[in-house]
Amino acid sequence: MATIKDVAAHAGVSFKTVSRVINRHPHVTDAVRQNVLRAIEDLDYRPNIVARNMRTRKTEYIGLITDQIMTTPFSGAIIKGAQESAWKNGIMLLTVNTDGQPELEVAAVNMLLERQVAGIAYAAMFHKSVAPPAELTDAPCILVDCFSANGGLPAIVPDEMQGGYDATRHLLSRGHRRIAMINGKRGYPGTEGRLNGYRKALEGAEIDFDEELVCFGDWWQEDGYHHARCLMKLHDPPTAICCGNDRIAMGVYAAVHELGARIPEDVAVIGFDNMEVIAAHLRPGLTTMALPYYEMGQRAIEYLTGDSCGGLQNGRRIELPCPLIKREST
Amino acid sequence: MATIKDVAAHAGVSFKTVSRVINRHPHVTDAVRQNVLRAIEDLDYRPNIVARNMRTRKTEYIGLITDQIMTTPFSGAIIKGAQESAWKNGIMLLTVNTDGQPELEVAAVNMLLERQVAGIAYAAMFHKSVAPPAELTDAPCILVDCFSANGGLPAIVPDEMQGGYDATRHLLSRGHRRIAMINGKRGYPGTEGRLNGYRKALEGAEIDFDEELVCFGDWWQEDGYHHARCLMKLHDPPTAICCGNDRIAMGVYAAVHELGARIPEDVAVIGFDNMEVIAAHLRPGLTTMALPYYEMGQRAIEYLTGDSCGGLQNGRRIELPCPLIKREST
DNA sequence: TAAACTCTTGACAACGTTGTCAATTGTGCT
DNA sequence: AGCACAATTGACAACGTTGTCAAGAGTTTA
Repeated sequence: MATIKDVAAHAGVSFKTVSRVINRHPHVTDAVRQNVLRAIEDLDYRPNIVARNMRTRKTEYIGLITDQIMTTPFSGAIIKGAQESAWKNGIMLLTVNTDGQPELEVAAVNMLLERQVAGIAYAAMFHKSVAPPAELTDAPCILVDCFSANGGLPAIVPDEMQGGYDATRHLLSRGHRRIAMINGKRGYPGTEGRLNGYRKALEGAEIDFDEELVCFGDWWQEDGYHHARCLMKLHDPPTAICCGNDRIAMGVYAAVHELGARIPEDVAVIGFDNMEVIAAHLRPGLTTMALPYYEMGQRAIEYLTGDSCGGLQNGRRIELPCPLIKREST
Repeated sequence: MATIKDVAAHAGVSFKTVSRVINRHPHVTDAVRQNVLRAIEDLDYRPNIVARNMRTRKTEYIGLITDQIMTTPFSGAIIKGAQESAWKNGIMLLTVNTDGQPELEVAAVNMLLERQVAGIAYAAMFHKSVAPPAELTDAPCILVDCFSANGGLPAIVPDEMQGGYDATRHLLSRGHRRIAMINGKRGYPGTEGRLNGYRKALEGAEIDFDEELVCFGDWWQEDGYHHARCLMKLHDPPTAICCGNDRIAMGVYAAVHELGARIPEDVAVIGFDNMEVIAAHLRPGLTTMALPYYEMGQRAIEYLTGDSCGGLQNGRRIELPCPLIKREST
């Protein structure tokens, strides 16, 4: 592989001049520049970024640590957002999947630090509280779709409250007054945030909160199915159901169809997540609140590259909105 | 950040000795080693891998170029397989998503080469013929889930023929003699390979190939739905349907249920891909041929790290088997 | 006991780049 | 023409590590 000195010799200039051409310094005569460029072409020269990183004592690498994100289909969007944002900034991503094993996390952080990364993003597969290894703070870092228990680290998370609020508002705007919620497990930021949004929206419409209409459980199809059956058998059943995610909604579809009811005529259904494979392919198409995975990944890299520090200064926490994706189920 | 020289000064030895300790060279007295290790601990020293890479003129980076793999849920398994295999070998992956744009591909390859990667894996989101940029061969490289038109590059692909064969054999073993195939678009390796496997299996069972039972089309739910409706209305309808992927199978389920038939009692259904969200959650669970995404990713890295060159010597092409995932639809 | 080892350690160069500084050349102004 | 200043170029050091070689200490062999 040709080096900068080979190019210099071939062009008959000092290697420093070649360096200047490569780095687009001003103050290089056009004739010399052409000469050098030709030599670069002739020798198929490619700058050695490792040497450059060594000399400048910094790299254009950013680490992305994920727990199980790789396996979950939809939240791969975090990675995609990060990738594209990184590419735009001339950054390469070093992605490591730890499967949530703490000792792997420590090893991963150390590996990244040894490689002199410019920053580290630490992403979770769903919105939760995390305790990342202490070494993480040896580099600029940011949490994505998660937050540190003590709030000490900057974080980018979905605005769950707004999500629950907008979902409910959407159902209200369609004329529904009796709206159920099949939520996830209690104690999780998603569950609680959306519940709060739901209550706030009901309050705004002057509808009393009815405990009977709100259930909690796991995030699976089966849970949605069972909860929906119970809800539909109430003496005053809901005319709309707001689900904790699209899998739950899928179960709700099954229960509703089984009971001979129609969506959205008899019951409107709204999901959460906008899982392409489910939401777009259920019949009727599922209206759902998308989670801002792509944007979170994107913003994380922008934050680490310094493009948008401003957004994080106040409170060191960004909440990104969950947009409503309208389909035919509401 | 402390350097090797700081550690040396702190431990009262030459920096070369510290280097020896770090690299686990023999011929270092135990007392000295302990001394150095303590100094490393004291100063929170971390070796600078960039400098090491510079000196040794090689890195432990491997590039992974993908077309749209990031967005497709299931084939993210390629990345996962590659990740885990890389991690085991102390390798970090540099993943770049090109969305199939040729100019981005060239840029990506150059970026990787400038970073002195030890090798490049080039992966497609589905099995197809590709024309990667010429620069790719400037590093050791391998194609994953795709192959070069002229066959010049080593490749790892699924064994489509075996997949089609085993799927059909499975249905035959369940007693079916009238087996339909709703395949993908003609001309694609997946479509043609599976068709060949299907024909070979029928031949083996001495069943005549019936053109009426084989259809081709796109890979979507809607296509499966329409084709299934046609098939079921034949005067001698199939008792089993082999689908080009799980989405098609999902459409088949809809059609079959709509016509009042039961799976698997009236019609057995088998898919391809083992898309978790679909296959495991359909009712009844979908029997399907999994594609060896994880293994392909894994093998690609192993090949590039030199662990298993042997497997690729003959023909420079590995075909990995598609395992049968039995559920309740057959 | 001398010679011939091996073990242990350190001095120094080298990897391929960029930063610093100085030397040379060219340009505009009086 | 002479001076000041800017543009252009190159020599050399430095980044943090590992490879090469050599020197000194210790140990075995004849």
